[in-house]
Amino acid sequence: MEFRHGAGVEEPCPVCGDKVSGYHYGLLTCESCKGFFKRTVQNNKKYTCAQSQSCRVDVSQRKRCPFCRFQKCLHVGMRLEAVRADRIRGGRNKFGPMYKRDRALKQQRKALIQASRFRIVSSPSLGSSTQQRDVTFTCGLHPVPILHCNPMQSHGISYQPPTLSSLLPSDSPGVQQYQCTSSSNWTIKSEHGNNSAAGFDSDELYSRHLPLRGLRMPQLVTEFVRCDPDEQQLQNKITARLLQEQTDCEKHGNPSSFGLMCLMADQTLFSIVEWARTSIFFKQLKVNDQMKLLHSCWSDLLLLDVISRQVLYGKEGSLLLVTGQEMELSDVASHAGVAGLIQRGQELVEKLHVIKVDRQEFACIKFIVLFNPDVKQLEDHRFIESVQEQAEGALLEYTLCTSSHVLGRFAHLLLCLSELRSLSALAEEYLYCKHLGGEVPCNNLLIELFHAKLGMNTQAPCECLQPHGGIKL
DNA sequence: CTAGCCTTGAGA
DNA sequence: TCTCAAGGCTAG
Repeated sequence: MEFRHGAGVEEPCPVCGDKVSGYHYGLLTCESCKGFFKRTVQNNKKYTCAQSQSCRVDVSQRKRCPFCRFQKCLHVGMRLEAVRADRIRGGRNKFGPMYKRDRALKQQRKALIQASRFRIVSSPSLGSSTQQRDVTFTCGLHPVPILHCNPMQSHGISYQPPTLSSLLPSDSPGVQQYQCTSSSNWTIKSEHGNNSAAGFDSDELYSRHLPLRGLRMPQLVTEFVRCDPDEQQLQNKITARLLQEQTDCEKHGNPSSFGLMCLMADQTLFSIVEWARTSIFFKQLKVNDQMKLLHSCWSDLLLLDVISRQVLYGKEGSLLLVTGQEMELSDVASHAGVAGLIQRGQELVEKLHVIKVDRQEFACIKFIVLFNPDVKQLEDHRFIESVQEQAEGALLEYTLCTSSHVLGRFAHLLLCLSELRSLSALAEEYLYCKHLGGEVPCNNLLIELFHAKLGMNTQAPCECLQPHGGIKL
C-alpha cells in the first residue's frame, strides 16, 4: 500500500533507507522491512552474523545479513508487541494514537521549517545584506593589530601541517552500523508515555509555551553537544601548538599579525576537522563525501566557531580568540579591508547574544551547516539530507521547548545562519586578496581548503579534492 | 527467503 | 463509510 498521508512521505525507511510505505510495527518503514520484521517475529527466527554484528544495512545490502537487519529494526524502534500472536487480520491496534501524534508532529515540524525558509527567502533585510557586499573591498596589506601578548612568528615558518585527506580516515567508515539513524526513534511517544524509544516525550512539544529550559531535551541535541570539544581543552591544545610553532620559528624575523591569525585559523580548522571526524553521522560517511562537505563549509564553520565563542564567552568591545586571548575590536576594525566584515560580524554576535543562543543551539547549527545536501556530487546525498533535516528538527524541537515564541526563535536562528554564510563568503574574499598578496603562509590547511572550494565552485578538477591528494600550491 | 501486492476489519 | 495497519499470498 502506498503511503498517502502527506507528512513524512519523503523520509526514508530508518532501517534500510528504502521508500516508506506507512507505519508498521511502531514507526514509518518500507514494505520489505515490514515483511522481514513480521516473518522474523512470527516464525521466531534466530539469525547469526558471519561478520562482527555491525554490517551495513541499506537497500542494496539488506538481504545480506538478517541478523544485523533485525538488530537495526529493534534499534530504530520497531515494536515486537505490534506483531499479533493470534494472527488476527485487520482492525486497529493500540498504536493508533501514537501514529496520529507522530503524524501531527511531523506535519507541524515540516510546516514550521518551510515557513522559516520562506521567511528567509523573502526577507528584504537579508537580500540587502547580501547586496551590501563591499565591492570596493580592498586588499590592503596593513598588519592587523597584534595581540596584547605572545607575538608569534608567521613569515618564513617551515609550517608543514597535514593535509585534509590525511586527517580523515583512509578506509570507508560506511561499514559501520548506523547508530542513530532516524528521528522517529525519539519523536514517537510510546503508548504509555514513559517508555518512548529514546526517552523524548512528544507531549512536551505541545506545551511549547512553557519555559522548559533545564528539562529533558531532544536526545539528538544531547548527542550533538556531546560531540563538541571542551572549550578549555581546545584552548590549551591550540595555545600549546602555537607556542610550539613560535619556539620552532623564533629565528625567522618579525612576526606578522595576519600570519599569526592564519596560523590560529589553521589550528582551529584542525580542531573543526577533528570534531567532524569523530562526530555522530559524519563518521559514517565515506571519505569522499566527508571531504566534499568540509571543503564546502569550512569557512562557515570557522566563522561560526569565532562567533559562538564571542556569544558564549566574549566581552563587549573585544574579540575573544581561541587561545583565550583578547583583542580590542576597535583595533581589529581599524584595519583596512576588514572594517565592514568586523562590523557585520559584531552585529551578528549582538543579535545572537540578545536572544541568548546557547551551546545546544550552536551544536545543532554546526550540524546543519556541515550536512549540506546542496553540495554537488555527494555519494550519500539522501543520508546527508536526512541528517540535516534531523538537525533542523532537533533545533526546532529544542527551541519549542525553550522559547515561548513558537516560530520566532527558530526562524531567527535560521536567518542568522544565512547572515553567517554571507559573512563567511566575504571573509573568504578577503582571504583570497591576502593570498594573492602573498601574505597567507603557504602549506596550511586554510589554503588547501580555500583552493578546494574554488575548484568546487568552478567545477574544475582540483587535486585537493582527491582523497589522497596533497597540497599543490 | 524476499518483497510487492492483496485482504481484512476495528476505529474514526 | 472510509482509513490504514495488521496478516496473507505468491512470483521470483
